[in-house]
Amino acid sequence: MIALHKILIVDDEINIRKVVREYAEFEGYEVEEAEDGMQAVEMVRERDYDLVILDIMMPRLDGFSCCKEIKKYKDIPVIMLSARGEEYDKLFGFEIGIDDYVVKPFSPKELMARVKVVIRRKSSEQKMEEKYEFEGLTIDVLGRVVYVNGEKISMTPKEYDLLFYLVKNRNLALSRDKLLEDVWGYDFFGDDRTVDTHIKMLRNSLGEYRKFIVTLRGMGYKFEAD
Amino acid sequence: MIALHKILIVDDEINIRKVVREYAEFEGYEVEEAEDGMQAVEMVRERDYDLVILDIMMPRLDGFSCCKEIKKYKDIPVIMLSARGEEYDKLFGFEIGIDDYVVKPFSPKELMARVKVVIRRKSSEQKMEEKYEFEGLTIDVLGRVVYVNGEKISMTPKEYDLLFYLVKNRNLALSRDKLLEDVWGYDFFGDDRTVDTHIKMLRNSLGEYRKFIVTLRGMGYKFEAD
DNA sequence: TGCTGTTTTCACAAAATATACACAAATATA
DNA sequence: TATATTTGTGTATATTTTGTGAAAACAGCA
Repeated sequence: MIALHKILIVDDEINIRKVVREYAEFEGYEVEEAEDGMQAVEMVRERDYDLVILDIMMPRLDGFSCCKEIKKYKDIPVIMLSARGEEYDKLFGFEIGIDDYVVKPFSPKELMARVKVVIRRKSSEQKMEEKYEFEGLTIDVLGRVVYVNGEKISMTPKEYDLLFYLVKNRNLALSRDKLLEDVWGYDFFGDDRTVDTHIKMLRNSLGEYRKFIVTLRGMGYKFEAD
Repeated sequence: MIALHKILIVDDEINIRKVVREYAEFEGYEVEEAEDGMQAVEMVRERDYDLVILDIMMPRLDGFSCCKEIKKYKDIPVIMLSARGEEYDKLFGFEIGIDDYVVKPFSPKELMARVKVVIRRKSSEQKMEEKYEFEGLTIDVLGRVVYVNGEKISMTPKEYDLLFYLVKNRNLALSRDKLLEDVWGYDFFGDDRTVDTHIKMLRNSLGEYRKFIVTLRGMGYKFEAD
């Protein structure tokens, strides 16, 4: 049972992508490519990656903005590639959550070493302290408990699974089909509206924090919070 | 009983030290500073710290050497700070016992998150508790005995193992599979529900303190106590 | 070997949860 | 405004999961 890690390499230079892909595949990673930030954002929306390698200087959407965009709704580690000479002033205002940096020209070996470390760190970190907080709503993933204003509330398994999924994909529009597929499983052949019923129950459980669950008419639902 | 953790921040740049101190103190840590590796080594010799944050590039004694020196006689976790361009394959290729590293420029928030994780990891590693107490329930690990309101109760070996495991992992959601794997062993190929039966027996043994064992529907069980 | 305490399986009752459905409410469309 | 579409919600029913007692399998041991 080997969990193959998926990496997305984003760079407008095809040669860089090629080299990274080569080495990463050699190391046993699954690799996909994007040519610019926009494309990367779209790809990340649709599929789960374990790591994104982002060039800073790119057409359409630069690396920083892309990173910020990605981090809005997915918690994926990001390694930045910067050309030597490119300067980043904000030493401490740097709140966009980059996990590591590599300066071009880089040795692929070094990049791979960092990839390995970052992925490992992320996965161990997630286990250590997976906790989500939105105002007075806390979700303790390890304990599988949800608190509303500090008070533990009870939830059915489906409610919890649904909430967790919504939160993991917060600020993303999620269709009923997508929810059914990912929360219920691909082998669920029931009614679309089952989702609605569970959303209803979840909202009741969340009390005042039902506000985070937004209905997207004609589409589905969304957990909306920063 | 709050054990204040002591942190030593070692960096030649005063601004870095200042920022780290600020955030760390805000988080409730006690902070001391050193300007270079030599000074750090001396301070660590004289006083016990719970964590050392080490810059790599420093005058007199660099971060690597300093870390090696520290680890010679104290088992203190170390987080490394490295500047963007610095090569640090060595850091991971060679085993000098670094617990984590953060790349400059870093967000103080991120650094604090790592500090927290590393300290907790270390302390949970070291502390092999020999006695657990939850209200009137006492588990004497060395004697392998359990007391309910001061009275020794008898338990089968499996019951004890299960209880011990639950307690060690208290407040964590534990699936039946996980329990089977860790308490019964990876080579157990029996029924899932065996767990349920043992939980039942354990609950009976614990009497009023069965309340600590919580059923997580659709998931498993959890020992819930602070 | 036969005894004894332990572990595991199993079956069924009890409880909790998931689903479908009907109708109300809200929103969009003509 | 009337009508169609979509979502919210209460309720009844179906399904799943867990608790539990008892029997069977197993293990250690005199």
